[in-house]
Amino acid sequence: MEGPSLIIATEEFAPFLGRKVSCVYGSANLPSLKGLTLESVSSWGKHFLLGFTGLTLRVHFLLSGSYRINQRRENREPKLELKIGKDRIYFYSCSIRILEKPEVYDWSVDVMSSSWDPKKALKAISLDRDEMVADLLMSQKIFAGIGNIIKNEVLYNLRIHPETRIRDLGAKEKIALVKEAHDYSWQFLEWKKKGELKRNLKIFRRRQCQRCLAPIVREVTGRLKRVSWYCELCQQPVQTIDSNFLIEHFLKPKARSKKLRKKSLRPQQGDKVKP
DNA sequence: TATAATGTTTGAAC
DNA sequence: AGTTCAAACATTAT
Repeated sequence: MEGPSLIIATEEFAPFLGRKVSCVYGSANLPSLKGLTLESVSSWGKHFLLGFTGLTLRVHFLLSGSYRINQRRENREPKLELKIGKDRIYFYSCSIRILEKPEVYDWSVDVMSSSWDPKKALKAISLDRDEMVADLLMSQKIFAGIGNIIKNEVLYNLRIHPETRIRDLGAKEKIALVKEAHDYSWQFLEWKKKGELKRNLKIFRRRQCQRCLAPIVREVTGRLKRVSWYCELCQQPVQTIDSNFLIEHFLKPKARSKKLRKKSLRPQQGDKVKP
């Protein structure tokens, strides 16, 4: 589950704010939650955070985790089940932790946060010049919330080969990379909410490039050894990307970006989880 | 039907 | 001692 999906989760959990957990079940074995009131719901990158008095429940959905509200999956044992009034919340195959001390999160690196700081990201991406751009986009310290789908779509849109080293990116490309990492994540959220995400993926698990009809390559890349999908024709390993293309498509303000920038769906966050 | 994978942590190996 | 690496995890989609 990537960052935008967690934004949807925070919205779906909003009705439970201010309500008390009456029962707790599951293999996570967290009886300490019983009787506590849900005080905040937020996310940082791919961390889903439920704030209670004195502690925070941190859920990470990893590759195949999920949650359900009032719809228990058949033949599946939830890792954690919370009863709140008549409602039941189920968490499946996820990593769950109780944070007893307030964890310090830097929201300025979260692409889905209203505190997202593109200038900070721009500085950070140049630190390791040997890093491949595919690995860079997956760095949760720089682009918290970005996962493998967003990585591949961003690189396709920018026509950058996933194995390009940071040293080989020009200044305009770096700016476009930071901007598109943010803007595409919000586009992902919009499509996901409308149930149109899959149909709008251009490169991830596709076979043929929509732009040039060339075959799409699927290859394990970089230090992280994650799969990259790219067009072998329009994302060349060594090429100077037409700077007019970048300016036209990614560096001019767009209606889409403007609209999304105007109003963040998330509440303002400080830099730490409230205990 | 078998395999891959919206991801991270862990602990062994180096 | 610090870094690197593969395994483990769980379950859906292809």
